[in-house]
Amino acid sequence: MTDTNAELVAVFKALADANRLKIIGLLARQPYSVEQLAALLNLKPPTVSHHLAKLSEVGLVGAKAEGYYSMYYLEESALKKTRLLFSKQDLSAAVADMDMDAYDRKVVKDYSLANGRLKTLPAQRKKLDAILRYVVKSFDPGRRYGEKEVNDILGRFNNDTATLRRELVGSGLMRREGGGGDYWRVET
Amino acid sequence: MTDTNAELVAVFKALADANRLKIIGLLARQPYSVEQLAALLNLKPPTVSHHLAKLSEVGLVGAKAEGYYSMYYLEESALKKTRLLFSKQDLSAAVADMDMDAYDRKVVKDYSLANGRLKTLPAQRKKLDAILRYVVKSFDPGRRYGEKEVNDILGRFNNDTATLRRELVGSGLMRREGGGGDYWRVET
DNA sequence: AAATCAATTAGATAATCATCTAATTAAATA
DNA sequence: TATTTAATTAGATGATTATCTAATTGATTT
Repeated sequence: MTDTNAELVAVFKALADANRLKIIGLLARQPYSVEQLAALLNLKPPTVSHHLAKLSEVGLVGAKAEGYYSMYYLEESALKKTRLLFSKQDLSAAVADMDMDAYDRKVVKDYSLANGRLKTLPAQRKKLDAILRYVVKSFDPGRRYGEKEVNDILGRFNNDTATLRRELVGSGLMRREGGGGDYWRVET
Repeated sequence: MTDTNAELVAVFKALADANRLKIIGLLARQPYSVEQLAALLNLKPPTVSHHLAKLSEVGLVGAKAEGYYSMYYLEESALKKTRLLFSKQDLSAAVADMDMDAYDRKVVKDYSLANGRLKTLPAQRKKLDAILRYVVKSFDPGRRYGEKEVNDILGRFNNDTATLRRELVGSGLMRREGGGGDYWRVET
């Protein structure tokens, strides 16, 4: 999604070929011309040119004219840079701005009728949790609701208000005061 | 060409896709099921399965059954191992062996400096031969080289170009035309 | 300026691969 | 045991890409 990610993909794509890896290995020891690389790898010069172009695009190799030849060399700084990007932290950060609620939305959509009510309540824990996170949004944080009021709101989603109420409390999304007291939505 | 190389290619291929990198980024935060990842990435479950299989093949992710779901997680040790590959030494060692056999590789490694030059020339016949087989690869078969050109190429390996030149001819890996004529690499 | 030679570009082809739908498997609950 | 549900496999398709030959470019040497 982010630049970091796109940059990494480009570098990995450049490295994801046996012949290009061989080129890197060879250039790690000394510079070579296209012609020499072609001979060593048993490829035609245009093919090597193509590979070198890919490596060059991501900065992994450079070239320097030398007589008739242009000698390609390994750009070590690019290797170091890539290693820095390829860390758990950076990879994680690259997806931080991703839509983390997509799963919940999909579950709600799958269980919703056209009128906004829920067909049924999911049996699976994970899906029920997604539904509960959705339903609880109908309650204002910082306000108290009597039991009848709670049932009215939950009744808009499904007739089984008792289950919804119990699960909302059980999952910690709502709390209940004492025995027959009020309910409130827990701040997140 | 070697197994090492094939393994490296597989790892880089596994990482050379935007969605697979996103999966890694997500799993870096917490485990997810296939279904959840599919929702988050806006892909169908079979596609995510396919990506996870690729990542799993190279050991970057693992899975653990949990109720109906199988939760995938990041194998951090593999991530660290991959990260270390981004150095000149490692890529060179893992890849530059090309079609050398194990013995030659070991000798060359033992006598090579980090920059690819040779510390010294081995005194033992067998080891010197291994070095010569390695050095001669810098010459194109089917091309002729003047003495100066030969020295330039050999000079990249060691300052003692005279010995290298003499031994290359003596071992039959290269030939020389007449008295002061050109050199060429003998076809194998 | 003409000739030479390495490198690149253009264009074609065959292989690889990401993605989907449909069908199947595997695992867990009722 | 039957049912449910997530995951995987099978099969198809469109896009990407590695590789080749042929043509062109660009730069050096005569």
